[in-house]
Amino acid sequence: MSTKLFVGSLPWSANDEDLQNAFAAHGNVLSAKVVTDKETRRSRGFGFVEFETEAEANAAIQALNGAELKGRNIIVSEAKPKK
DNA sequence: GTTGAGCGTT
Repeated sequence: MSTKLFVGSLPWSANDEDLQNAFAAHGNVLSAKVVTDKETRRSRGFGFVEFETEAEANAAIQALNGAELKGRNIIVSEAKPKK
């Protein structure tokens, strides 16, 4: 279990605040970030969201996995540790 | 002015 969520299939127009705005409705978002390309500064189409608790994270997964964001159906699942 | 499975720049 983890409080970090992996969010995929994001629209190219999605930003950090778009993620936080969408996930904040289902839990306390500690941090939301869309991974952007370092060279082009454009979104890679996926991001990460961290919740206050695992319960909220799991609730957000079930609530937003497959949900529509900016016209795109997003994928939400538990993220793997960065380190 | 593009792309579409995956697991993060600083």
